[in-house]
Amino acid sequence: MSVRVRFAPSPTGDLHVGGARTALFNWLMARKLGGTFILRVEDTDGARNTAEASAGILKGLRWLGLDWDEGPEAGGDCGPYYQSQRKAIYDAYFAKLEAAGRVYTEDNGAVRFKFSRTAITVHDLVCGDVSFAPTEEPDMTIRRPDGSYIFHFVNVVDDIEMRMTHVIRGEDHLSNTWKHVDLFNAFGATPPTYAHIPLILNPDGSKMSKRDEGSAIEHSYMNAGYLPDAVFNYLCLLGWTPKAESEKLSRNELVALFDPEAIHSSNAKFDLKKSLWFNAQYLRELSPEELLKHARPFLAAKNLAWSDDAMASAAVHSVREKVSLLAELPEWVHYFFVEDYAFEADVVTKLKAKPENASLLQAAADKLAASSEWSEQSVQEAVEAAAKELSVKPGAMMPLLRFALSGQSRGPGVTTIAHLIGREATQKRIVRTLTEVLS
RNA sequence: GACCCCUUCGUCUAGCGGUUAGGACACAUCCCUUUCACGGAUGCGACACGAGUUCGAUUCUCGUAGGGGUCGCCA
Repeated sequence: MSVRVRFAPSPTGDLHVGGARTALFNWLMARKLGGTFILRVEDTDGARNTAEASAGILKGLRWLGLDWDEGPEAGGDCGPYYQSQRKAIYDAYFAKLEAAGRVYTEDNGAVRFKFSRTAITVHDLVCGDVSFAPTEEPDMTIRRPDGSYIFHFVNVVDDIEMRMTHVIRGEDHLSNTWKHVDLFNAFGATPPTYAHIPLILNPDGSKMSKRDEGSAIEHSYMNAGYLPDAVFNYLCLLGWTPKAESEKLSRNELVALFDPEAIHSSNAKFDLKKSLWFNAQYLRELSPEELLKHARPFLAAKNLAWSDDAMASAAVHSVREKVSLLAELPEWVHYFFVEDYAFEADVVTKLKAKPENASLLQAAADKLAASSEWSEQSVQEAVEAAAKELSVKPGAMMPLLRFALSGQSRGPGVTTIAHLIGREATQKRIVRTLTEVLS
């Protein structure tokens, strides 16, 4: 029997890291075993669910590259995949419980499922056998007075109907799993194999939820300038250690390495610094063209525009080792695209303190102007020649030039900047610096 | 309160009876260097506690403490 797993989010808010990782592990399981990954939207609570949240979750999953084989917009034999559209199926299952005498109605019309009140053991790939003594809890409500059904009931019915073989979900569900097993038994169905994965906690150990830093996929990752592959990779490491030399692994490697039984049973705290490190690693490996593609929306957000893609991609590529997030890119490259960039105030003060700086800069400009060609090499040579003539080190010249060409005291190599912006812009910028700043 | 899960450097973790307890992130120092970074090297740094089992416990058992979770007409 081929593996069927699912991610079953409730559309009450943004896709959350915890949910994303649950989806991720299910996806890995399906891809590793050639199984089917199903997306099922658990929107039975009409009061809390929103279409926006539902769309947002799909968007987040797509961004992470977690494509589903069955589900909304993908179709499949077991649809519809929105629980709000499956009432007829639930009614039929409900009738089975009724016929078996396993339900009873409250005064107000709500219906409860009669627990078997026997000892129940949950077989879990991660936690092992977890036994629960016969319960003393009140029977659980499975249908509201208005006829709509409750999570535990629809979750089990759909897992039966959709023929799930494995249920990989957060450990917060472990304590309720005996109730699900009780329902499977009542339906005469075999429960799936469970794997309850550890929770992702905040750095302070509290449960991570919406609002917490780093929790919402769209806000904290997509909009902040993470790369999907980096988030994918980092999330895998929270609660699972792939047996490999490096922690940095591609999707294919992760799929090949995935083993649900190797998932940890202890919770993990989210480490922002490490997630940034992963992103920086992935950023660095991008080709100039790929980097520009990812950077586009972030540059546009700062109103940076250009006509020459080759120059733009070279510009962002020149600072790829200096940033961890795409959103940091504009501040590092804006002067490649505009002429009216600002000069760092404290550097201005420092440079004006030495009157000879103006003549040093002028000397460099002269040599640059005299240069027959325009390459990083020729810029380097021109600066060296100017430095030699004035008996200073090139190292004294470069910071000045950098400042003139970018307004900043840090950035890519000066020769790289000069080469990319071109001879004309280089001269203009030096003149501007000389007249506006160092005069 | 009851029940369930968990406990190795600050964080993520390796370990599956005998190890100088390993790696990654972070941090510190040094090297490289026109800046900022990258990179390289080194360093700092942990088995929650208490009993048992054993020739020998980080590893097995029990207890304690601590953390997390669940007990909804939320999912």
